[in-house]
Amino acid sequence: MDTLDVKILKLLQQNARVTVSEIASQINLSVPAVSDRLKKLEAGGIIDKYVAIVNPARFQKELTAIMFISLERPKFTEQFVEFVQREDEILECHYLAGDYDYALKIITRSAATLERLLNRIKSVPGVQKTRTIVALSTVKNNHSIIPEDYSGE
Amino acid sequence: MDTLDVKILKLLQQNARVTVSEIASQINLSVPAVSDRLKKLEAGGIIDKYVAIVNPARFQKELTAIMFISLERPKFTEQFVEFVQREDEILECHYLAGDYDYALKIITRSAATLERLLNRIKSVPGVQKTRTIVALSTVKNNHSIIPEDYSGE
DNA sequence: TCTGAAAAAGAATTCGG
DNA sequence: CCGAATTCTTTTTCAGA
Repeated sequence: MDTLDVKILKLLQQNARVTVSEIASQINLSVPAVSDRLKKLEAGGIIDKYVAIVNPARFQKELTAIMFISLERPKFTEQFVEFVQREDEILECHYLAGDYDYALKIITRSAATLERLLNRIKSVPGVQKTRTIVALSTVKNNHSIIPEDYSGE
Repeated sequence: MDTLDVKILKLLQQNARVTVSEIASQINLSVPAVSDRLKKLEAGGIIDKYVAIVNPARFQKELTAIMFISLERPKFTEQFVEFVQREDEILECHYLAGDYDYALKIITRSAATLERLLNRIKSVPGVQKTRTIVALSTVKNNHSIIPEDYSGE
């Protein structure tokens, strides 16, 4: 992992479909060298995956919300996690240290669909308390960490 | 926008670097047809971008946190937004309806680096109150909405 | 480990139907 | 939208630095 690898990662974060030869010319490296490095970045799990980001507005998904959940007991965890995985409107779920047990990031169509999701959530066994915070707009939305500029290793 | 477009989107969400011919064979459509559809999805802004997701753990970014911020007055907004854009450890920023004004999603190295970021945040003019919630683990992490299976338009 | 070139394979574009 | 031909791109290989 060096400066050149970081440059490759940054180019792929800007556009995951750039060709190897385009990367090569951008960073002044030969095509085989870039190809080798890219394979190592993929095989080594440095690059987790390549994702197409779909514009939520084009699917009338206009409402973003953060929802906090507290679960009654640890034994309900497995069932809750399965529920979360099933629900496409729940994009993220983080297990928390603190007052609530989970934080969900939700993108849905409207107040009405949020209400329906909330009702599904409340009917999952063990869900005790919820708190929903609605976002009015999104100021920044990076999907991946940005590797800091490298010098070591 | 129809069922086939949704299938194309889903394949690109699984792997944004799949080739058009691979998509074509997966959905039983000719290569030129897929190529045309893909161009329309891109040009129409349905696909926002293609992103390589970098594994945070491989860069020792082990700590995820949600931070709520309240700003003193609207006039500090612009400066705050610029700050947020500059800080690579702040991945998301949403403007809120409610108690706090903004929610940030933060991925950083450790408690020490979170502390330093918190201090930078607190020294942004207008930042009045913050509340930080640390995540212990991530249960689900989708980066894009999943289009519902289509029938109309 | 990289380069450069050449060969081979594969993918995308074009276009007639 | 299909299918075939053309063109472009990518990958692989390897000798040499």
